[in-house]
Amino acid sequence: MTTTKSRRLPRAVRERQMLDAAVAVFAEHGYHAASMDEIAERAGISKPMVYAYLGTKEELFVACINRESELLMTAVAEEIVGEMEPDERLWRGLRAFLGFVAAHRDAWIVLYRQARSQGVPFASEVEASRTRVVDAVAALLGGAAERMEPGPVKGDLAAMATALVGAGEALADWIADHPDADPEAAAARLMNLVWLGFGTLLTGARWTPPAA
Amino acid sequence: MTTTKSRRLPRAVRERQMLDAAVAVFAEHGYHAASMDEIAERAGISKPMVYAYLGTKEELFVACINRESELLMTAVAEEIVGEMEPDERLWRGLRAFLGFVAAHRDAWIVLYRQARSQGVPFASEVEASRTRVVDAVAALLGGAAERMEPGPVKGDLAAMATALVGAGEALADWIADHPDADPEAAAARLMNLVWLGFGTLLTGARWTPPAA
Amino acid sequence: MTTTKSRRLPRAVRERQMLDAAVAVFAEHGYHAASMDEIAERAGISKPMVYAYLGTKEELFVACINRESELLMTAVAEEIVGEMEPDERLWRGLRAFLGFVAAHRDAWIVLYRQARSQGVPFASEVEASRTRVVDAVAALLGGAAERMEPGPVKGDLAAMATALVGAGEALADWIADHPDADPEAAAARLMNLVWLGFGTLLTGARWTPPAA
Amino acid sequence: MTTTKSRRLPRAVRERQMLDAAVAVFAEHGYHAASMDEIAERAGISKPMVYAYLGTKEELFVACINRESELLMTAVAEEIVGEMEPDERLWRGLRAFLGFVAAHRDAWIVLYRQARSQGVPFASEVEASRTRVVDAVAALLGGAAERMEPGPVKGDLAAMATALVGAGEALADWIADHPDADPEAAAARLMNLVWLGFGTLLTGARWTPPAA
DNA sequence: GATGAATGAGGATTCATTCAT
DNA sequence: CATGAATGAATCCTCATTCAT
Repeated sequence: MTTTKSRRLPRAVRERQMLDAAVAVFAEHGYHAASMDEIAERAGISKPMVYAYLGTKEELFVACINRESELLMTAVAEEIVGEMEPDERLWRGLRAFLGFVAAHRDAWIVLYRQARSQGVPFASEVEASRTRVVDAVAALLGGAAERMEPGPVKGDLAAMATALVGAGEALADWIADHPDADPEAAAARLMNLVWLGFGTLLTGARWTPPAA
Repeated sequence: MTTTKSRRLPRAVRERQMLDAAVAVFAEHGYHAASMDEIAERAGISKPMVYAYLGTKEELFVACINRESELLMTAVAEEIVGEMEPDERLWRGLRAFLGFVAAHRDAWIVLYRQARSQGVPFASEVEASRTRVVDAVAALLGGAAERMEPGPVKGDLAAMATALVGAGEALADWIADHPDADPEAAAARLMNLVWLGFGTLLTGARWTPPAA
Repeated sequence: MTTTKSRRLPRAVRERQMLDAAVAVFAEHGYHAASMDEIAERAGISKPMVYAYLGTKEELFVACINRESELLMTAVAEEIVGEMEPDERLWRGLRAFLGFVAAHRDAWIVLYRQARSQGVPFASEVEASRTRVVDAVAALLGGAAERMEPGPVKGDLAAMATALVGAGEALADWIADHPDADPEAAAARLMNLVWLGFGTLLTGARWTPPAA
Repeated sequence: MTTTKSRRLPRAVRERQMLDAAVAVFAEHGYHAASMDEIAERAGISKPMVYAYLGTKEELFVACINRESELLMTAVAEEIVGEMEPDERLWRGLRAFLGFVAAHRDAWIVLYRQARSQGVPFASEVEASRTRVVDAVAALLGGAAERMEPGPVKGDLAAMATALVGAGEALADWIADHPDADPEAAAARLMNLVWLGFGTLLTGARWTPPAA
C-alpha cells in the first residue's frame, strides 16, 4: 500500500497547507468570524502547529495577504515586461489581473474585501500595494498623454487612475462572484470604455457639465 | 418646569441616537469588532434599551444599512427626476452620489467596506441595492446607445455599467478617506473619462487588442 | 423562610466577595497556578463578573495586594500613634503586626510569599511598602541612638533595620504556618533578642514590655 | 581531527549545562512563568534531551533546588567544622552564608523566593532544609545558654532561632538585589544586633569578630 | 420605561510533554 | 544519541444577550 497521506511532514509543506486553509477560511467568513480552530482543522493539523509556524491570528492573516498579494503582483508583472505601447501594457496588465482573480477567487476576496475592511493593521498593508498600482497606472496614463497636446492636466491623472483601478476591481469582484465569467472579455470591455475615453481626451475633447 | 435635559425622549428620537451611534461605531471598528457596549455608551443609553428598540446586533446592523442606504438612494434619486439627456442624468447622479459620501463618510464606510465584507446575511442586503444601481446605469447606457448605430452590443452594457459603478465607488472611497477632496471635481473627471469613452464607442469606434 | 442568600447583590458586596475569594485562592495556589475559574467559583459568581468589576488577573492580584497591604498597615499604624519610647513603639508595632498575620494568614501569604516572588509588576508594589517599613524602623532606631553616645554609625542602621524587619517577617511566616502560635509571645521573644541581644540575655537580663 | 565544538558531551557535563540554564531561567521568571523551551534553548540543547536527562519540569525544578541547596549547605558547613565558641561559629556560618548568596544570586533567588512560594511539592523540600538550619541555630544558642544561668527558657530558643535565621535571610535577599553590597559587613552588623542587642549597643558595647 | 447585575458560550493563545525519524 | 514535528489540555479573556429590580 502506498502511503498517500503521511504524517510528520516537513515544515514548508505544512506552512503551505496552513496558508491555503487560512485563505479559504478567511475568504469564507471574514477575518473576525474566522476561527483558528477551523483553520487548523481544515489544514488537517492541530492548532498549536499553526501558532508555532505562522504565529498569531493577526500574523497569519498578514502572511496570507502577503503571499496572495505577491502572487497577484507577480502574475501581472510578468505580463508587462519589456517595451510596448501604453494601451497594450494596460490591456495586458488588466487581462493578467482579471485572469488571476478568476483563477484565485479566495485570494481576491481576502485581499479586496477582507483586508481592506479591517482596521489600520491590515488595511494599510494592502492599501500600500494598491497605491503603488494606482501610481503605476497614473504614470502609464501620463506617459501616453505626453505625446499629444493638449492632454489632460496633471491633477486629473491621479483621479483617473483611481477610477480606472476601481473599475478594474469592480470587474474583478464581479468575476469572483461569477465563476463562469470570462476575464478576457471583461478586460476587453473595460479597455473599450476607458481607452477610447482616454484617447479622446488626448485629442483635447472635453465633456462639460450642462448649464445647471 | 422646562426640562433642559429630558430623559424620557420619544421613541423616534432615541432610535435616531442609537442608529447614529451604531453607524459611527461600526464605521470605526467594523461589524465584528464593534461592541454593543460601546454603541450603547456612545448613544448615551443603557444596553437593554438598545435591545428593546432595535433588537440584536445583527438587526441593528441591518437597520443601519437600511437607513443609510435609503438616505443615499434618496439623495441621488432627487437629483435625477424629470426628463434629461443621458449624460446629464449620469452626471447629476454621480455628483449627488459623491456629494453624499463626502457629507456622510461613516455611512459610506459602513455600506461599502463593512456590509460587503460580512458574510451572506448583510452582503446580500447591500448587493441588492448595488445591483439595482448597476441595472439603472446599464439601462441609461442602453438608452443612449439605442439612438445610434452601431452601438455596443447588449452583453457589453452590464460589464460596462459594473465598471462604471466600480469607478464611482473607488472615487467615493477615496473621498471618504480624504475629507478635503472635492466631490464635484471628482465627478467631472470620471465623466470625462467615461463619457468620452462611451460616446466614442457609440460612433462605432472600437479598441482592439494588438495582435498577440 | 428568610432568604439568607439573595442573588443580585450590590456591587460593593460582590467586590468584597471576589477579593476574599481571590486572596484565598492566590494564597493556596500562588499567582500563576491560581485560575480565574476557581476564584470566580469560590466567590459564587461567574467569571465575567470578576472581569467586569476587578479587571484582569493581574489587576485582581494588585487589588488583593493593595487591600491587604492597607489593612495591615492600618492595623499597625493604629497601635503606634502618639508619643512613646522607641522600644515601646517597636514592641507595639511588632505585636500588632504579628497579631494581624495570625488573624489573616492568607493575606500574609499573598503579600509575603506570592507578591514578592512574582516579577516586577507586583514585587515592586510590595517592595515599596516594605521599604517604607524598613525606613521607619531605621528612623526609630536612629531616634533611639541619638540620645546616647557612642551609638551605632548611620550606615549600620539600614542593615539593622533590614535584619530586624526580616526577623519579624520570619516570625510572621512561622505564625502563618502554625495557627496555634501565640503572636504576643513571639513578639516578646523578638524584642528580647533584638533589643537586648542574645549575649546579654545570657547574663540574665530581660526586656519586659512596659505596663500597658 | 580535533573537534573544537564537540557535540557528544558526557552526560555529566550536559546535565550541568541544563541545570545551570534551568536555575537561571527559574530565577528570572519564576517556576510557572519559566518555559521548558527557554531552558532547553539556553542550555543549547533540544527539549527532548532535557526530558530524557532530568525528567519533567517538576523534577527539573527539584533537581535545581537540591543542587543549589547542597552547595549552599556545604559552603557553610565547611566553615564551621571543629571546636569553637558559639559566637564564632555563628559568625563564621553567617559570613559563609551571605558570601555564598553574593556569589550565587540566582541560586538564592530560586531557593528562597521561588521554591518557597510554590505549593507543597517544592516548598516542603526547601522547608526541610530550612528547619534543619533553624534547629542547628537553636542548638547553638542552647549550647551557649547551658553554661550560664539563668538563660533563656527552652521554648524561647526555637522562636529566637527562627527570628535569627529570618534576619539572615532578609540580609541575604537584600544582598541578592544589591550586587555591590559587602556580605562580610552585613554579617558583622547582624552579629552586633543579635548577639549584643540594640539596647546594649546604645551603651557603646560592640561585638568584634575573633581574630581569624 | 430604564438599568445595574449577571452569565453561557466561545475564541485566542500557551505549554508541558511525546513520537517518529 | 538527538531532534523537528506534533498535540491535548488548560487558561485568560470578551461579548452578545437577558433578568430582576
